[in-house]
Amino acid sequence: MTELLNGLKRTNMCGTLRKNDEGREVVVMGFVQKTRDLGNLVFVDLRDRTGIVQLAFDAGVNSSLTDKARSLRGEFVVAAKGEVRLRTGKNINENMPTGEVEIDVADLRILAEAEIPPFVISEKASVGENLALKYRYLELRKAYLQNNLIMRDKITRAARDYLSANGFLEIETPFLGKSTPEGARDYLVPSRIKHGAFYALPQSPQLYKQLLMIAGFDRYYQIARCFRDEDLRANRQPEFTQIDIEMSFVEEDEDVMAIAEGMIKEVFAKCKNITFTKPFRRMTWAEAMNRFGSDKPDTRFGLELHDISSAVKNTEFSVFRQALETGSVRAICVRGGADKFTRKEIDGFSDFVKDYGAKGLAWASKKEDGSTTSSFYKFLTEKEIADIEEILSADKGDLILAIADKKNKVVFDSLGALRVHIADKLHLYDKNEYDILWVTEFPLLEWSDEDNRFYAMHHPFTSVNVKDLDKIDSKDREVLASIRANAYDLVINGQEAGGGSIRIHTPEMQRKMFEILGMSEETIKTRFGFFVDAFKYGAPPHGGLAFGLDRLVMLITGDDNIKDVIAFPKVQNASCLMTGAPDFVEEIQLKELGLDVPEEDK
RNA sequence: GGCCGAGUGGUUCAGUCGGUUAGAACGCCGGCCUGUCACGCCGGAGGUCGAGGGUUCAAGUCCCUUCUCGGUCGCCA
Repeated sequence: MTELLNGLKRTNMCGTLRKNDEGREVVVMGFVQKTRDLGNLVFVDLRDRTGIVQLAFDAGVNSSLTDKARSLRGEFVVAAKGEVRLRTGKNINENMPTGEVEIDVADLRILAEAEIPPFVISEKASVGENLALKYRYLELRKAYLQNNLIMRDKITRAARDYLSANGFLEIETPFLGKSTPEGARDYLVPSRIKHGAFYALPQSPQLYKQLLMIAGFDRYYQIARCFRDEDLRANRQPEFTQIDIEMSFVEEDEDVMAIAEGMIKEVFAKCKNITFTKPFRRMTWAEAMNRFGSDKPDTRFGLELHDISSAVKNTEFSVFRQALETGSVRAICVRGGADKFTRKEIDGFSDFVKDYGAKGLAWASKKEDGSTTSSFYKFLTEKEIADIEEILSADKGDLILAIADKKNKVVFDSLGALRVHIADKLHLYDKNEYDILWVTEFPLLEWSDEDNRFYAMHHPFTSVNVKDLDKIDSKDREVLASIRANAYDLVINGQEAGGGSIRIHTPEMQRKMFEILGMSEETIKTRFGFFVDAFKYGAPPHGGLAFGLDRLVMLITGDDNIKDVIAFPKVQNASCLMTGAPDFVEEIQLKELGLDVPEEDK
């Protein structure tokens, strides 16, 4: 039987009571975590989002109240009024923050009863992800998720405070927008008024924020929900949140990076109590690729890539020779790695890199005893081997892993991923350490063999680095591919935390960019006409960036799954196990939208 | 779309070479207990082994198909 609050007000949160609250009359409310019935004594652990406090009942003092406490089951919602009492001696529980006190309950009200939950709601009991997501509201009762969402709130507030203090205005932009099918697949929303037409949910507020600059809003930010209809990953959801920033009257990367860097430092200071005194390091994209095989290098450990092409440039070994025609041979040297991995594990690395398009993995294991086993030394001359080992500074005990491919992209992708994989296995870095750097001078364009055209590497509104302005009129594919952009990413522990650019702000340059991307006059007009037009009426030089809020929260909480930092996440097939979304709709809804009713429903 | 992994009481898992009535812990139900706090003790209920098909005297176990979920590659301007 449930009771009403009838004016009873909560005075304290469960997890906050301490011994200096002794003697206070308090009212706490929450969920029953556990009851311990000792006969005449009954203890109840009461939980709210701040933690757990023990309620105490004594049949010798009040037997009917103790009987009521005995009737409580897990997850009942109750209010308890009583006096905070000190625990003494062995009754103190040193494992919990409230362990020095308990509440001597005088009044207990059952506000809601609860069925037995489908799984035990406790940090100590594990539950499969399916079930936890189906009953997400129960899983969310657990402290780890509550703490993550509390941290998320703290992070967004720190960001808001910082940006607000620096003159940024938070402005909302539409969810229902126009599809611009460059980049990720759009989520589409059919129009009821204009049958056959669709809104697109924004992949990012990019166009709107630039238009806000043209409108004169100077400094804008938004905690913006973004939608991308692409497959999920452990760190990727179809809807996610960006801290989206744009500012006017800036021409240099520095201006935007300074604000962004300040914000990140503030977030880490307020939320993690970590102070970064030095400016974040800078590394060009080219350097990142060459040294780490990645545009988001994890620089907490070495295992750097080395180009060993020069050592084998005249080799008889056909695998290397063919690769060198258009690509390269690169290697990493795992110090002391020769005896850390079995032959089977090395074969495993070979399979690992195949996922990234590599044909195979060449390896050489230089044992401590001076002997060497290798998959490819037998094809090389002594001079070639010596040159390779010199480039790598390889010594006894080291393991050399090399990739050769006609496409440098394959070499970088596979070797870059392999170095991270090996660092994980060998625990080469401290998980509690944060290594932050800017990667700058990204290429402007990326050639697609498949579509036989250039795509914008960042997005088509990114400006050209002054150093390469003269190349923009070139017709040569190689020259165009070498153009650097005013684009930058902030990389934290090998994860892209955010990225942005200085934008194009003249209509001429924007038009030029669209042309390079192979868009016809007609395409430009229908897709981006409104945008190009806007630039005719005076666009301040501007730039900005966006941080992935979910990833930022993950980095700060230390979680490696994005679902742990989002209240109601979706699963791999982009569905919601709790609500069943996406789901079929009523025929009448489809008809109103002018959409065909599926055959099986007719 | 490709590859890898998982699916067994409510939950988390074990289940050997194919062979007795499919086990354990937690949870749940009943009883006892005045200082527990992952309370303890006694007793009890609870299973279409994801689904379908096949091989076999016999299948949780082997084979095929399929569904669901996770991870990953592709994809993510």
